[in-house]
Amino acid sequence: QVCLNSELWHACAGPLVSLPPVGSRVVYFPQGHSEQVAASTNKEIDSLPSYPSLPPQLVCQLHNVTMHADVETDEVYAQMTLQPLSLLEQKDPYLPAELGMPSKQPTNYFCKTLTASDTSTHGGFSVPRRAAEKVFPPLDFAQQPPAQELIAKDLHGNEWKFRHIFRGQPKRHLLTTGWSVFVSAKRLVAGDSVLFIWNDNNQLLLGIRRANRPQTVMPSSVLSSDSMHIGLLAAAAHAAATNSRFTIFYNPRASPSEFVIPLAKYVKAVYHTRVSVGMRFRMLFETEESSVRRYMGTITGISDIDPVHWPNSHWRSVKVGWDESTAGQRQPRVSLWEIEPLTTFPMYPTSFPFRLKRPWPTGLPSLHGIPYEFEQK
Amino acid sequence: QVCLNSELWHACAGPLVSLPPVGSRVVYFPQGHSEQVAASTNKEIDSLPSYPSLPPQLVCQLHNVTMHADVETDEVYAQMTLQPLSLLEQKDPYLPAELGMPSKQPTNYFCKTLTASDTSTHGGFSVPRRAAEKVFPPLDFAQQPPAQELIAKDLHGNEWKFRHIFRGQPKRHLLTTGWSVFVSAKRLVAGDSVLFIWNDNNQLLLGIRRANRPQTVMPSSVLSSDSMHIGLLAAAAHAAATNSRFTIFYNPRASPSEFVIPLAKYVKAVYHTRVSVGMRFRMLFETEESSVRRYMGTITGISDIDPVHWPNSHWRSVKVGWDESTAGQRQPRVSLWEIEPLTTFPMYPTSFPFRLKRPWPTGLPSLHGIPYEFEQK
DNA sequence: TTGTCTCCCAGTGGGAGACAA
DNA sequence: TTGTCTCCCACTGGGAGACAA
Repeated sequence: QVCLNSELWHACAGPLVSLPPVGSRVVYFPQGHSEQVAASTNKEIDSLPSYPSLPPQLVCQLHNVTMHADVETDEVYAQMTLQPLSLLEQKDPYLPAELGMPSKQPTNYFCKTLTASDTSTHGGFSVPRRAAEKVFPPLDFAQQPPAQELIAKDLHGNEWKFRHIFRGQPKRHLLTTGWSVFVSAKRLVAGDSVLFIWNDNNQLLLGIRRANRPQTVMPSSVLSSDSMHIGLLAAAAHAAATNSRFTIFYNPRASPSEFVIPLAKYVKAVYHTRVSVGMRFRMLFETEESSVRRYMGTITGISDIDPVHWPNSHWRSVKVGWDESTAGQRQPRVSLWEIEPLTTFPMYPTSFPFRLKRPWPTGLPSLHGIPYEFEQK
Repeated sequence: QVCLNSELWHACAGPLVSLPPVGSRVVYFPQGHSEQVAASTNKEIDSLPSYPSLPPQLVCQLHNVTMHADVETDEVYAQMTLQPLSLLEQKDPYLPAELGMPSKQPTNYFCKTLTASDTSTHGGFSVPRRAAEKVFPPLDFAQQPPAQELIAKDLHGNEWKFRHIFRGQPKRHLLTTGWSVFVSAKRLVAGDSVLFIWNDNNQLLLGIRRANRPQTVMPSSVLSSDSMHIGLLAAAAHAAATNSRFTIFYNPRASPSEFVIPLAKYVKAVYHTRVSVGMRFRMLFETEESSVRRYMGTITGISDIDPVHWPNSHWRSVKVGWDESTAGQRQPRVSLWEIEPLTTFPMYPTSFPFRLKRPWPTGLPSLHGIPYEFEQK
């Protein structure tokens, strides 16, 4: 089920999620993929076979990205077709598209977390005043009370009709007829969020974001979670060995971290940024209201998260402590490309030079011709 | 979610499904497992890597079998832990338990396919007269009208209360209060079946069997179907290479055929039964009313279903034609252990001799010391 | 014997303003 | 400004027998 509307997909995915452009080069992390599967199947990984032939990261070309929404839950996910690249291809100069990072959050939208009243069987949905005025078409205030019919398209292209009325004492915007049908069809409960977008084609789009209900995730009865983990590793290993394409699903709201990273972002973070224990950093997080804020922390260590299976991996290689102890939320380990160190020693001008293809003496670390002595192992 | 009630599980699984006993030796077919995943993900297999190290069948010890029911759909499935056996262990004599084939269908039960009236919002469930008299506790006909409260446990152990009443002109058995709650909670529609069992502990059990709605099967957004297929193969190959345990799910109503077969049944069908093109055979199928009937057919060929990936596999090696052309239902290819050839040349007495362990010159084909010239390659 | 219909009326729940946080 | 309550009454749908396949 392909989701046709990119704006709506990105709005549901959240402000921090951006999909690398088709054709660009990315770095794929089997460990991160594995974390997503573990989160989705709600099952820890027991003992898995090692795949010594599979490196902890794979530089790939991203051949295809399609945006989808789960038919049952409307959960957004992306399907990506990746092809591991030869060392030579990894060292090709960047295309312009690989450096720009488009963030496609729509501007004319609002997101509201549903209250108990919004989801109760008595009555409809209370629309925040600014939201209604900004996102919905203007009401005809000559009518008494002012009202109109709204038609909104969900992620699957299905249309939902709502009566939008401005009434009550004091006056407020409400969605009445049609609202409860939507709530029960999507099985929304208080705490879930809905998201209305008014797009450039004067269409109203309607997405949902469910509250985190980690217990709801059901173990698949199709394949054991062990086989799923092995499958992901074997599929990547096979693709790496044969330089053939493989397909992955990225579920931005289930996955603890993105595991397909633009090559440029990875290289900049790993080879062009110096970090050390004790260094202060900032990191972006999504707020409840679907905007972003920065949290501060201190680097407390740099080491392999899994020295046995994945030695010398940069995945979550940075141990951190967070300033605000409200945590438990924020992971104790992050990857270099997720953080902004507060004191950096820029080793190159911030605007990357476009370089001509030429042979390099060795693999990825020399991607930009950085002298070895400046690189971190 | 473990299903506690074995009778109910078997009743829901159907009369043809029998799980091999724990501790027994079984033959596992990756191809059959693959078919189940294909059926569950509703996706054909594209191109998969070959696993030359993985034979088309694996003789395993069945260490554990647990019966489950999907939390969302109540679909029954079994989890099995298998361990590939060494050649020597494969040749051990049979344990008594490996020869008996227990079929655990309960006797005191009924299964009814729901009508439009049964699932409509107006009124309850019409209980077939014989079914009510056989399975439900007797009503007190002194009351007018006779009525009682029934409490039935579903696959998850949840209890459902129903008012059972005998009324109307002409008189009939009905379930009223409580029925519609059950229908909407389980999201039953006309065409689905319900199944009531009165067990030996005087408990009423309640299972459901959904009508085949193959389009409903959603593609998982957790892992690509390719990775799932690779995962199943890689997990089996890894287990075979290291003689370690692996876990599979068997979904009797989703899977086209059983893919974990008792070793004795496999050996008897493959090495002790002679089949040839033109031979007539019978095969068991489940009827709409959850009983069994035999269909007749003729063997039209014997060949590998997939000579590239699985040469010399016995999985669906028999091409057949069916007498009743109502088919499209019945597969054009079956495996030897699924059919009863009508003219057999018994090569051994029907009761298997228990043999002592002793060394054999070669692998599985000599399992029972059958001279080579009698064996089919 | 049992599937569907219609009738009856109790209770659910949409839709309104009141009210208070 | 907006979350919750209560009130009102239309309509849904449980539960009964009628009726026909």
